[in-house]
Amino acid sequence: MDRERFASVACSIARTSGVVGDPWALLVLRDLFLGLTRYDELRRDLGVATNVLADRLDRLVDAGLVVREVYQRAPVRHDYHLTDAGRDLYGVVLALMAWGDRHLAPDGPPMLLVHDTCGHRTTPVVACDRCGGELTDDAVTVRPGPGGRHAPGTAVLAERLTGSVAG
Amino acid sequence: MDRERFASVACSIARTSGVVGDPWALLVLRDLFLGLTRYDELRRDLGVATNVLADRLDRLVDAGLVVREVYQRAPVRHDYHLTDAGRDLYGVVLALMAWGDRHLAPDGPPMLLVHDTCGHRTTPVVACDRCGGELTDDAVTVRPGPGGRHAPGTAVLAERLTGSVAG
DNA sequence: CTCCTCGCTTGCGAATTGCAAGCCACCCTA
DNA sequence: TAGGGTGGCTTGCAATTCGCAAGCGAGGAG
Repeated sequence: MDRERFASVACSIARTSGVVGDPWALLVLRDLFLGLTRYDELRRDLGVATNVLADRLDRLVDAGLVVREVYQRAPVRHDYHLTDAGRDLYGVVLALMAWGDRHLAPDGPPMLLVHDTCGHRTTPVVACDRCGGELTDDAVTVRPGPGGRHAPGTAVLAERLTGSVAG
Repeated sequence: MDRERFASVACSIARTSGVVGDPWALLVLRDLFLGLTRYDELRRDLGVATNVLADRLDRLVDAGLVVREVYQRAPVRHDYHLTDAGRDLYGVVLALMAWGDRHLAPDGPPMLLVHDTCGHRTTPVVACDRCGGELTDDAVTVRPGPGGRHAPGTAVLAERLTGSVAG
């Protein structure tokens, strides 16, 4: 899947997709959030091939989402923990879960969440940090930012709107 | 990657990962959110191989996230639009973007978002629908829900906590 | 001394990928 | 009528990646 190509695109969605745009990577993160830490726990819970698990853990470590720590000497054994950057993906994982609960869970949600802060069962929503309102497609406008020559899609869109091809 | 296996797991994260756990699928969705609709627009913007683009569009249509519509007869031409379920993934895409902006965008965010409802530049946060507070790893408790025999990871966790193996 | 566990690595055949070329239906120009 | 261009794919091929299964090295248990 040649992940490095996504890292060089001037779009945070593309860059992030290159890191977590893989079912096994996301499920490893899910299990780490649930508190699993060891290779064999992950393997048994996920039912994943061992070479694939080793590969995904390596990638997540390389990407700085996970650290490998010695939890035992003689023999040396490691376990895996989320870094701050990895923990910061919690919202992404929750958003995926919430969507799956709405669209792929005819028997109801497999997991329920309680927000300890307010004490209620919670459904995660992606909201505006300014007004707290839910962010929907038709209420958000995209503008080019400083970190890219242009936002993705804009070249094609501009061409279509003006009818001319930009050099 | 045998996507069907993820659909049968009793976990919304796994099921959703089976649908969108792929960089190209996520980038196709991004472009559809940005307003691109046609095959060739997508191909040029993404720089993706044509067989892969055709395959991802087929998958997204099969998954009910995208519809293929005739926009012209003689010759028959189709374009691609998000369904309600597809549009509902907006939050996931925003969450991915926000994370990438925080961790993979040293030159600043490539795209800026304006929330038309409140008129401000916005940074998407994943929040509790009850209290509006941001949902973080350490402030959320996971419980088994009705849609699964057990939540993922719990078998391994229970075994580790009790020191016994459940039949 | 042999078996067992943990955390991988290796080998293999099958599936998937990127790239490039081809193709088909139609339109436009002349 | 011929010739070229466009849009939307399909096909062929080499290379990568996958799932599965076996192996392996370091130590602990019996």
